[in-house]
Amino acid sequence: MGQQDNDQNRESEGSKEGSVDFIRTIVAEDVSSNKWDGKVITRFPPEPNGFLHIGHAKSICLNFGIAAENKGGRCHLRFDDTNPVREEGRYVNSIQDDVRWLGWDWGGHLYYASDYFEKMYEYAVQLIKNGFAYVCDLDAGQTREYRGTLTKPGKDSPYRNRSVEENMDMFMRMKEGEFEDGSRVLRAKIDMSSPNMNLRDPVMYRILHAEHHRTGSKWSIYPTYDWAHGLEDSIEDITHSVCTLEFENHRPLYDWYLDKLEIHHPQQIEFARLELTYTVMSKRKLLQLVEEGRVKSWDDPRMPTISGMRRRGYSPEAIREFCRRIGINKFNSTIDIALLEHCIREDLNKTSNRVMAVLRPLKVVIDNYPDNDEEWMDAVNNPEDQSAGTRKVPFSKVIYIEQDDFMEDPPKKFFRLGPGREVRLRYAYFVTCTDVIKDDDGKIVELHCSYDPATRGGNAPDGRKVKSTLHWVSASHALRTEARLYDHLFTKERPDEAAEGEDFRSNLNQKSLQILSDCMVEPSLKDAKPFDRVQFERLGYFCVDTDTTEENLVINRTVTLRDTWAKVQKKGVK
RNA sequence: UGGGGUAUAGUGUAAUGGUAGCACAAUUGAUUCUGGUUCAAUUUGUCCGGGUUCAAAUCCUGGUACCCCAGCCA
Repeated sequence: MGQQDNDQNRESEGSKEGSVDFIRTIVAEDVSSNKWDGKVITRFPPEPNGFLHIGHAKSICLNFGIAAENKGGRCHLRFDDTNPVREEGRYVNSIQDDVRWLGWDWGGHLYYASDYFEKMYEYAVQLIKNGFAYVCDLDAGQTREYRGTLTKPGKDSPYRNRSVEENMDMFMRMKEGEFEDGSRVLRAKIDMSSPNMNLRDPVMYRILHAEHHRTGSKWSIYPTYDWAHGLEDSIEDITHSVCTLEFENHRPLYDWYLDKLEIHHPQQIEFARLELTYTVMSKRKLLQLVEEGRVKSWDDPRMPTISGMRRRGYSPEAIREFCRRIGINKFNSTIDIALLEHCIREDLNKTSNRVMAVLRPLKVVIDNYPDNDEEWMDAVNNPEDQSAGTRKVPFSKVIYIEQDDFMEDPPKKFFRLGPGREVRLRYAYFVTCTDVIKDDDGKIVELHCSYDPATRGGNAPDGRKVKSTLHWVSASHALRTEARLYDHLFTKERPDEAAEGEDFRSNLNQKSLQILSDCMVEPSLKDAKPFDRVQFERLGYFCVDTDTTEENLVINRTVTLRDTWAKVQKKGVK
């Protein structure tokens, strides 16, 4: 990839509806006033210490989106790798994969904070020489005590007034690795009584004899986020530094550093993080779920990670549309996960081919159908997309239908099959249930039906109607598959609202994964590959899982279809 | 309790002194070879109290509630 700007010509996703969010408004004003010579340079600066999640997608779509919407705009992907003890190279790869998969392109603008370590060191020396920074020998506990509290001012460190010469000497020796971890820090000399805690002589460098994923053991001091971040933006000539709300308090500190250094000063704009019902969104908590084995991996389809959602069957288009719809603001809000589900249904309804599959098979013998006949019925691949064409589906004497589609003693609102009832088998025939076979425990194990040969294809020449159409698969042609059905990861809308002495883990949904290993699917799925997406008619959208092997087709349920019958049933229970 | 932020239907989000709109959710009904899709309709809102104004979600004023900050995390 060359160093070209990533001017992506994407239709401006943020301005489809006339009104734009407050950040895009600021950017537009800056462009028209020529504040930054008309430049728009944003960045997405993840720390490579975990996988990206849907909350990051909000930030990615915002930053890359703004860049794409403005002529000559660009968005940098920058790894904020200032803490070697928490960061790993493998996360760097997954993050790049996820951003690309979401549909964004950073062109040649891939950067690492660690590339600027030398420059940052020079800046620190400059501050020391100008009397704005000092080496402090207090340990972590003492530093905390000296800092004061929210209501009480702090007091000056005894090392605050070291000479420039001594500070230079000590700082150089810190860099040379002469001192132990935690024994000294470099601090900015600002104001120990500031009402803004961030301004009470914040730490700029800590001693860390740790192996960094990119710089190895070259450094024994590492910059803190607060010191590094503004510099990174400045070095890259960022115009609009978009970040989350908690950094609002830090802005005066970034301003202070940049002013003292007299270098380029991006405009920081803060917005609220994404919160979603029935899930958690902190990397720390997600890591905990992975490490404690409560989910299988970072890309477990129940996780709100980009990789988990991809594996579950979400499309980048759906995620981008979701991010567009939720908007941008400055106050904390929690989005109903139903909106996410709406977005994926909306996309998949238009794009995925329909297939017939039976999750919980019930054997049906069509008594008056010839024993060894088979017919291949025409089926429409996608009623929302003519160009998707048609396929042939095999029909024969023994088929499977869904257990839920038969009731021996059906209530009034149940439209499906019951003793003596006639229904349509989709794309095939009308059938009438003539007999119910049970095992010794009274469980229904088999149905017998008769079919009407005149209804071939699914319509009755005499014009008679049926109340219901069922999906089915031919027993002798069906492929066996394993289906993994997912439900919300947590049972509570806000998992953090846990009982006294408990935490979010106590709200984990024990039934968030249900594995059905005896599912049947029509043969057209024979060559399905991981990440292929289909709709199982009347059931939901499904996606072929990466655990799929030659012998075993594994398929994830992305989301169910909207199901008004399920609602009716639920009401009946109440 | 010091400082910094923020409040619009159930949930999100518009409206920058001039009809409080849109989406999701919910509820009806129509259409349908998916109880899907589509279409039509309905319910629900400006945190509270004063003030300015012909007119306030918007301006002023006083409250209230919620979020963030006391890492050598980001």
